[in-house]
Amino acid sequence: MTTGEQGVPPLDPSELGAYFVLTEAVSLLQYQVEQQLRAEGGISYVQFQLLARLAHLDGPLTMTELADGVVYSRSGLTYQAGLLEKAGLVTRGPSPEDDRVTLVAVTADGRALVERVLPGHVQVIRRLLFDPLTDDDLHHVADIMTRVRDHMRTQPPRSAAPRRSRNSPSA
Amino acid sequence: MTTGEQGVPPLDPSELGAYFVLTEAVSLLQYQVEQQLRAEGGISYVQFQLLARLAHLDGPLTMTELADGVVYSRSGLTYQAGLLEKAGLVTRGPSPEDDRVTLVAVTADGRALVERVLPGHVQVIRRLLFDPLTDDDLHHVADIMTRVRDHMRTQPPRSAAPRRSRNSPSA
DNA sequence: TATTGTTATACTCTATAACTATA
DNA sequence: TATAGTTATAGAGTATAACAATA
Repeated sequence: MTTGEQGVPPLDPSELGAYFVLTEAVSLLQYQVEQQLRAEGGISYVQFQLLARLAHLDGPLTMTELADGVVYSRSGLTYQAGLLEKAGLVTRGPSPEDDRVTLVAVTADGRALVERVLPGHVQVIRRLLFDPLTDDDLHHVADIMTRVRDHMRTQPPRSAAPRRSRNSPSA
Repeated sequence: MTTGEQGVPPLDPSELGAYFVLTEAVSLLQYQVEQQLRAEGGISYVQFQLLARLAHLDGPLTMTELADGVVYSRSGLTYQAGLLEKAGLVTRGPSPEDDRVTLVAVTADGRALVERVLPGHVQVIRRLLFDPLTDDDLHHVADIMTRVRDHMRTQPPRSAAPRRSRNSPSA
């Protein structure tokens, strides 16, 4: 059967299988990680990422810097920062250098939370992801996914649809 | 409280790197896939999965069967099925064999939507995931992640909190 | 004018529990 | 009693656009 208007070759079974199992495995992992963070720290994965980043860098970050790598919209980060601030895990304050920016810093409580939650977090990852893998597997995965990641990061965003001109939108 | 305090060894840099790059890459991929499906079909990834599954199997499924593999709560599936039905992409009807179950079937429109969206879907996956990989890489990823997936599936759910570990966990 | 961040708002999705009805 | 599914509802998260303040 001819696929698509531009003759896009279909994925062969190997590719399909790799794609499905990759997303399925990561999805399962993410779910378990979310559960652990929620149970032991009462925070979401995103909140953990923000706290861990601030705790690791050991200096305040601007909202924009904090958003980098965490794909949020600005308003999304404002929302999350608001939650964390209300919980006493971060503080927000003005910058002496640029009156437009807000500096975000971890509090002692925030730091303590990260440290309390981290062992369980590591345990989940180790148990689910690394236990069934050899050192060789580990390096393969890291190498391969690094290439994929770098490739994606250099790709043009291209968020627009390549075709879609013919049919009316669904429903 | 110190919950995971069994002397959990920290992840070494190799492990941490592998974990981060794996989740980051998949996260980027999922985002792009969502964009494509939304732009070209007006549906979410979950909705696409449900439609694709029904279209592939070519026979109606019960709500419970349809939920399998898509980790939803029943109510979540009811919600999604309601959206798809309202959009004319699936139908829901009674089963002649068991009056408790609801049979879900794809409509012609639903099938057409899957076919319209699939080439772009494949294109995104190929461009982002497979382009930077060799055949060898592909098989490595599939093999490794299959082991991880199978390992996770056989792990006890362990959704409960690690506190109360002294007491009998059953109910 | 461009940038930083907030707010207002609307929407999507998910989870829980109560409920109906069948088996 | 157990199972299939729906509903009601509440909550988390996200996205967009309008906005104010500063560079």
